[in-house]
Amino acid sequence: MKQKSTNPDFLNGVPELVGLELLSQRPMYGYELVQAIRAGSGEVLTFGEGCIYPLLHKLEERGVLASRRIDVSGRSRVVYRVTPRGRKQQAQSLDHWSQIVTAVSRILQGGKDEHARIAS
Amino acid sequence: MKQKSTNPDFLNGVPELVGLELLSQRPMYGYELVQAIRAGSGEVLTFGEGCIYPLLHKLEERGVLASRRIDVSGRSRVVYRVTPRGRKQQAQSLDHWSQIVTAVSRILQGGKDEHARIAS
DNA sequence: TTGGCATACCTCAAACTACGAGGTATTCTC
DNA sequence: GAGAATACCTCGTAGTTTGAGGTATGCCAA
Repeated sequence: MKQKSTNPDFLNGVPELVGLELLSQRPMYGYELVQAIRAGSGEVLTFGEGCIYPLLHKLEERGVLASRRIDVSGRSRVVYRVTPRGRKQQAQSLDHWSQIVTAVSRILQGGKDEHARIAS
Repeated sequence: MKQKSTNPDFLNGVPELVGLELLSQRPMYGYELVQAIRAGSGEVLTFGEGCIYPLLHKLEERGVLASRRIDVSGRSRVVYRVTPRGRKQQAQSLDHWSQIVTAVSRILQGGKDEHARIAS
């Protein structure tokens, strides 16, 4: 009926937000981050590698992330960490996110207890 | 530095969500809805007419909305109301939205009180 | 009466993003 | 030895908001 394989609702920018958060908690490599998002969100946020890898590259170009290549048992991993500039960006993203969530909530709850809202 | 004029973060699908909510509270016409979203969100959500009008047309095509043309003082208005099918869709969208918000919150707060979360 | 602003509808190209499928290569497990 | 998991990557497609553009009417002040 309605199949929207791309640009799903409400997910725009979310990979960057949660990615920065998780990487600021602990440096990770791409493949690890993909699963960390999946697990950390209770299987709700399931961004594929085709979304995460380009994102990591873009954030590194911007100086938000920095990478370091390491070898573990003959396997190459690219570990990303958040830079000082990334911290600022993260704080801004977080603020932006909560602003939107607050604004949407305000509208969604505008229908209920209209009197209480006006009275207060 | 970073100019993203289109596809801003976190807003994907939000016009449909808040639009359905406001229209289910009270039928409105396009121009009215644009300002209702702006006002109802405290000037945070400011979707232009170039976003809302195509959205209304799309939702009407899907049978989510129904329109009625009225004339007020020589001015033509297209008033939209939510159909029964629209109610279902709205409930789903709402559920989807809260699911995402919950999942993101879980990750964002995953850094704090890690012990409490595991202990519970 | 003329100009400007708000109303009220509409369309369109541009920019961006997540999806999904594809590719390569190594290690681990049965 | 076959397959799954690991670990990196790229690319076309589809969908969405933006911002600017267009048309037309009504209202108000200079």
